[in-house]
Amino acid sequence: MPELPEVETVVRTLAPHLVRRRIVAARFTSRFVTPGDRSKLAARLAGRTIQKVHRRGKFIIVALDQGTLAIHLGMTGKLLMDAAPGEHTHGVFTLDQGVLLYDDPRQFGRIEWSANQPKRASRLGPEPLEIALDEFLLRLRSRKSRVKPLLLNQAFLAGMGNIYVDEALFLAGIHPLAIASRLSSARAARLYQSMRDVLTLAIEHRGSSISDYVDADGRRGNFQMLHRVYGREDKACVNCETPVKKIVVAQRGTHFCPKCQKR
DNA sequence: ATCTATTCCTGGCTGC
DNA sequence: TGCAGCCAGGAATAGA
Repeated sequence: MPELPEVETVVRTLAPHLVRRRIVAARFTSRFVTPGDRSKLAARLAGRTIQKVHRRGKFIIVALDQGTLAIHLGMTGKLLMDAAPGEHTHGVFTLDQGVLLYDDPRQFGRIEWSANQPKRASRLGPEPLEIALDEFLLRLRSRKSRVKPLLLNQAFLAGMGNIYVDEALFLAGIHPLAIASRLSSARAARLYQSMRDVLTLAIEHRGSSISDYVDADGRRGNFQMLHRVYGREDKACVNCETPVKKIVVAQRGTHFCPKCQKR
């Protein structure tokens, strides 16, 4: 499941293949193109040149000489350079050098074209690796929401997903059901640092390959080996050996140590 | 503002 | 071994 570190890894591996390339032809199947006119988008892309590829939250932003593509990988979306098409290939970009495929078994991913700013990406909150501590504290203080759903809210912060929220809360010693506005400044600052640490380390390890995530060159990430709570239900806490607990918060599986993480 | 439930989708797992 | 049923979840959406 691609979150900020995985999307960042995809962008880093993708950009060298795409920048300054010309799209000779594009072809889409399935409903992952929004709004739904696939052939119109294909016609729009033919002949365009890719100028820049970057990440915003969990979106891959592809700047063209005319217009912008915002690609969201959803749960199982993959962008693959020079790979063989399979039964879950829903997009094919033929370039002047190489072919880019969009693969997505569960079809939760989306691709959106816009003339100027991508609409969905413009609703995002600040980047967790860019926001200043003061501003983070200020934003946190104004919210009465529980901290886990808040961190998952892309309008609050862009890029955090289920894995990294659980991991950051564990590192900070904060219970996922803690109320954001009631966290002390010290604990909120610890959350800020934990979040940045876990994201930075995960990017260094090229993300987490839980199910079938791979980067644009087909390489898996390694960070799943370093998860402390995510996917470790009933296993011993790495700090205190209390069994890691799994509950449901905001319809998401939520992993935490009941002893190390306080409300 | 904040919460919950629902929808989309398929591979992989569980249990009989 | 086979198969039904459930679960995983990012984000939009609706309704409380």
